[in-house]
Amino acid sequence: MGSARLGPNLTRIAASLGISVATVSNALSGKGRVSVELAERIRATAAALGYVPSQAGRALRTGRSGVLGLVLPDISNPLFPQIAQAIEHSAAVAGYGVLIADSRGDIGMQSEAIQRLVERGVDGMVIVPRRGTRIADAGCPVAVIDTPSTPGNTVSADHWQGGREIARHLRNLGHRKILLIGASSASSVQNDRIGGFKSALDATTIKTEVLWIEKLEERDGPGCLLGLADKVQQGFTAFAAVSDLHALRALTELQRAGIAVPDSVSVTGFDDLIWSPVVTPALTTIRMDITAIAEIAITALVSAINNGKPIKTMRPGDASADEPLPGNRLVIAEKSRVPMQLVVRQSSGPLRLAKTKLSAENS
Amino acid sequence: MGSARLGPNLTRIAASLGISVATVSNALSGKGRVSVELAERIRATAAALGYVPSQAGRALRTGRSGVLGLVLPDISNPLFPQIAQAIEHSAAVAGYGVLIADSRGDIGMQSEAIQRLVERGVDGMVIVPRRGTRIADAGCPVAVIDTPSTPGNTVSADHWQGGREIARHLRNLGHRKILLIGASSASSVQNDRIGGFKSALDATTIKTEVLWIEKLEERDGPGCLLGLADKVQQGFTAFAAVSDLHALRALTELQRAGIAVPDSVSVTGFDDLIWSPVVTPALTTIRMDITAIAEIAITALVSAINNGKPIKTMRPGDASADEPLPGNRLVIAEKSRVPMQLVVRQSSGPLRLAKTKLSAENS
DNA sequence: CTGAAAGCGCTTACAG
DNA sequence: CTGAAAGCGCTTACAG
Repeated sequence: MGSARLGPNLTRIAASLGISVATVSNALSGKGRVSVELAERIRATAAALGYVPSQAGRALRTGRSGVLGLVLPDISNPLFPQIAQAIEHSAAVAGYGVLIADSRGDIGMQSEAIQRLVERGVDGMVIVPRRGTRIADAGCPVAVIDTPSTPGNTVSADHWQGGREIARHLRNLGHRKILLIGASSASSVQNDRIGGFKSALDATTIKTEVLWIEKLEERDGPGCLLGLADKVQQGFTAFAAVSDLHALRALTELQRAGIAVPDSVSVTGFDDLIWSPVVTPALTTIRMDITAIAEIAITALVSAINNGKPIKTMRPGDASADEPLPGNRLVIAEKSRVPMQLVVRQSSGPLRLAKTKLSAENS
Repeated sequence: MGSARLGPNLTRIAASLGISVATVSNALSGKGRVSVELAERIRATAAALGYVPSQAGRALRTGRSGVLGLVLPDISNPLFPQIAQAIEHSAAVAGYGVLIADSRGDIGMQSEAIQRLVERGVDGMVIVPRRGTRIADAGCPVAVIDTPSTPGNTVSADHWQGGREIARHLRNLGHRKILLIGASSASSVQNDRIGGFKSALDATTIKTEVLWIEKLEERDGPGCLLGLADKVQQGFTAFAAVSDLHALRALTELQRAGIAVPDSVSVTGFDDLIWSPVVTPALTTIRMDITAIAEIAITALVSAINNGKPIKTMRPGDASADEPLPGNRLVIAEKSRVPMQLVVRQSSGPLRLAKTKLSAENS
């Protein structure tokens, strides 16, 4: 590959040693059908010549591109880059390249993005679906990273458990009236987090309420205030957002209103986004183990690729090896829930009853 | 490609119509050497059969993979995803796939990342270098996105001009003592922004000072306070960070100290990161035209790929067409500076002399 | 306007 | 242990 090949190919190496390409190929791929000394000489020559194997040749012959696709609903959203990074790393370790396909926030474009990947011949793909995506027609092994409540097998953080962790944390700090802040009531991730949160609390002793930002913004426009000062007046002492993004919004709105965090009220987030440790006060949040998630997704994908009738064979009469693969396969073996981890920082603190009014002490 | 090919190939289409593969190929690639009616029938058959061309076959024959590489120092840093998204989009429009290579913040890994891309046979690559990266050895066309002060031709936002815009904005609001906040004094992007900022101001009437977070953190640990309340006491009325990330850190630290923004002091950032419009007060910032930057990079890359001895030819005796390409080429024709745009929001406001002391009014 | 043939670089099953 | 040969799917230059 590479526009007009520069380096040598197997034939050149073979010629320069006066041997056959088959032997060179065998030596370089370490199949062990070559004497140790010759293999050594071959490797040395290849290195000296700066040999880089042609992926195109290999792909055409083996029917495998060595490339995985990563389908993301919107890379520019703060959580996805971390996923992309972890996937790229796991894939590289497993010897795969990663082709990205971003649907830029547009749900309809996800199918197109998947199609582009298929046309590029990916061996499999990791999909982070947006609600409403049909993943039916990929025609290759697919690993889905989503929430456990998505139908079918997925790997994901255990958002429900994460919600429980935060809820317990706030309960143990003494909070009894907690506002949950979500962006979109159609998001299953957010609903899982909220569901877990509520499930950890005894509704008779602790009151919770959910504020959906989308509804507010429909009325008041994007970037509008969330009316948290009013909520403080109503006695809410903790604000648990389903994302650090919204936690940050809550934090600054409260601060701007002169309400001290965590002295008067507590704020918590989700995801441990990049700025969360450095804002003041630093955000208490829940971190997902993205490395583990990526590992599970890639491992499942790779083993599906390898099991699905491996390399083509090319002898007449052994067509059995070329049976068509089952088109689309969700390859995560079981619904995998990777635990989330509570990260306690300064934005959450013990309830102080005397201070639930507007106040503006300096720390 | 795709582990074990499922769909039909040109041969199958040709057979089903009783014609030759050459004709099918010509019809499908629209080279126009086929009668209109036959071409139509061929396209219909291809569609009916669900034909997807094999990238591997095409790549092997043409010497072109149709894939570009994107080398990023750290995808999980908030600005890079936007770049990745824009590059992916421009590349897709131009008919290219994008393989990502992330060096996860480790400068040394960048060369490895580039090497991985070369091994995958990319036709060219876009590199966003980290200071200290040598881009010498890619062996294929390379477009560099960086700052104009980088040696060699690059495409980038005009960080210097962006700095000037912010400086003028603050000057026009009446600020006369401004603290610039940077992370790393080795970053040429940050230095360009700061240089531009200072260049727009008359140093005799407006005092500026640069605070480098890295130095503070060396002493006080990561996430430490920036001591901005002290700076306010010293008479600084505006805090201009070289990134929204640091602006956010400044904003929350000031708010936490009971200093109202923008009533008492102004805060500005850079980059218009995703949360900047929704914090309270929303951040005044500078936005780069990432779409334009990506467009320039991809256009340059694609034309370099096409000019660098296009498709291989295969007749004996015309070896001239296979002249090796000049190994590594920086393909941006001239140092391109894409203007940045000021986005005025609520975090900056007119200087109010009476209020530069600690205060905590509610809005 | 259409077709036959070559060959990109590789890997594999088989023969020696 | 080593080699000769086939063939993955495509595109191109040439012949008809």
